[in-house]
Amino acid sequence: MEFDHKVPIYIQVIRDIKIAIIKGQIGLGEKLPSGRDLALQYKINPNTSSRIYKELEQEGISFTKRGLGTFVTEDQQKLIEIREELSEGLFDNFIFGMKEIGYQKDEVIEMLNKKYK
Amino acid sequence: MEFDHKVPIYIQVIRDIKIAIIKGQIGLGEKLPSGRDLALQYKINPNTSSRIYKELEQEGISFTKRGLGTFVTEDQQKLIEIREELSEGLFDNFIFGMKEIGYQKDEVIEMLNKKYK
Amino acid sequence: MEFDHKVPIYIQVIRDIKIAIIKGQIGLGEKLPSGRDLALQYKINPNTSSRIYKELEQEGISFTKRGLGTFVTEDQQKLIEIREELSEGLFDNFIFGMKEIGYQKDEVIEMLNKKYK
Amino acid sequence: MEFDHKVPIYIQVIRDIKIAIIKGQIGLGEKLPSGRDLALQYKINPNTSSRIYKELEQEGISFTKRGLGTFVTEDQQKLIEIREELSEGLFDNFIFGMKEIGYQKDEVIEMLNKKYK
DNA sequence: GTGGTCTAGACCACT
DNA sequence: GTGGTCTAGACCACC
Repeated sequence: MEFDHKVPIYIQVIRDIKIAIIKGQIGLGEKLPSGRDLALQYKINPNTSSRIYKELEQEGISFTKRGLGTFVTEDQQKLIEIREELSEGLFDNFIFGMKEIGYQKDEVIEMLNKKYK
Repeated sequence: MEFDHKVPIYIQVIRDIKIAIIKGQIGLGEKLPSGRDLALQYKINPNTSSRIYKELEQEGISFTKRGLGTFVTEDQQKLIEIREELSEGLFDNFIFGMKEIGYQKDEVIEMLNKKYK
Repeated sequence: MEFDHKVPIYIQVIRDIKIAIIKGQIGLGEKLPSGRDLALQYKINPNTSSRIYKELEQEGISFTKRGLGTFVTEDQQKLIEIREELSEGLFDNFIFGMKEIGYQKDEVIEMLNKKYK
Repeated sequence: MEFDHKVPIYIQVIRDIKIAIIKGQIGLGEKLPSGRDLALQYKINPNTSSRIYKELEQEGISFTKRGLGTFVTEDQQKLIEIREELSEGLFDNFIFGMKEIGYQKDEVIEMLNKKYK
C-alpha cells in the first residue's frame, strides 16, 4: 500500500481496515494482526499500529484481549454503521460542495453520468 | 465564518474567496481587501492573510499593484478554470471513494437522487 | 462471569474468589478447584489459574497440599481481614476521590442516601 | 505532583486537569499550557502531553486552534458533566463494591460517618 | 511558538 | 507473544 503523504498514515490505514471489514475480507470476531505484524505489513512503526488499534477500539470496531490480541467486534450492526459513516461522509462533502459552487441536482447527475464512463 | 480547526485556515479562506468569485459576489478586476482588512473580516492573523494572497496570486487568480492593493484577475477564462478545479476535486474524491467502499454507478446515482430530496 | 478487559483477569478472579469466601459460598478449609478446573470454569488460561493461586497463597488465603490440591485457609481471622481489606480499599478510594472533587461530608452522605434508593 | 506508578501518567494528569477545571482554577475558554509547557510542569514527555490533550479534546473538554494552542471549552454544561462523571464513577464503584461484599445501606452510612471523623 | 505525526526503542504486565 | 505506556527526538504545517 502506498501512502498519500498529505494525510496521516494512521488515518489511511484505519480507512483501509474499515474497507476490508465492510467488504468481508476481514470477518466479524476475527483476530487482527498483532501490532508488530501490522507494522511489518504496512511498513510503519509499531507505535503507529498501536494508535490505529486504539482508534478502532474507540469507534467500537475492535476490542482487545490483554495478552491475546486485537479482535474485530462481533456486532453486525457495526458493519452497517461503518459503511454508512464512510458513504455519508462522501455524500455530504460532495453535495454540499457542489451546491456551494452553484451546481443544481440535474447538472450534477448529468455530469456524474459522464464521469462514470 | 466559522472555521473547522482541523483544516488549515488559509485553505478555508481561499476556498471561500474562490466561491465568492465564481458566484460573482466579487467581480473580475475588483479590488480585494487589504491584508489587514482581510485579517479583520475573517478574524485571522495578518500573516495568514498574506499567505492567502500569495497562494491566490500563484494560481493566477489575483495580482498585486504595488501601492494599490490586490486585485482579482480580469481573465474570464479563470472563472471557468476555478469552477472546474473545484468540481473536479469533488467528483474525483466522491467517485473514487464510493468505488472503494464497493458501490457501483447505478447504486450511487440512485442514492444521490434520494439524498437530493 | 464477564471480564472487563481493561483490568487484569487474575485480579478479577481473585476478587471473585475472595467474595465467595467471605459470603460463605466457599467454606473455610474447603478444597478449591484444580488449576485446570478453575481455568475451565472461568474460561481462562491455565497459566492465569496458577498465578491466581500463587497470589492467594501469598496472602495467606489458601495453601496447597502436594498431590491433593489447593485449600482455603481454616483461619477464621482471615475472613475478617479480607472483608476489611476490601472495604478499606473502597472507602479510601471513595472518600479521597470525593474530597478531591470538592464534596464535603454532609453532601456526600446526602447523595449517598439518594443513590441507595 | 507525584504519580502513582500503578496507573498511567496520562490518566492521572487528565484527572488533575479535570479537577482544576471544575474547581474553577482553570476558567472556561482559558488557554491551557502548551504541550511543551505541560511537559515541563508535570515533568513528563511532550508526547505524553499531546496524548493528554488529545483525550481531553475527544471528551469535548478542550479544543485546539492550530498554531495557537489548546483551550478549555466554553460550554458551561461540560462543567457539570465532568463533575457528574467523576462523582458518578466514585459512587458506582463504592456502592456496587460494598454490596458485593455484603454491606447494607445502614452499615455503610454508619461506617462512613466514622471514617469521616 | 504551537500542535500533529512519526520513528526508534525501551520497559512492563498479562496470557 | 501481545498490547500499554513512556521517553527521546525529529520533521512538518500552521499562525
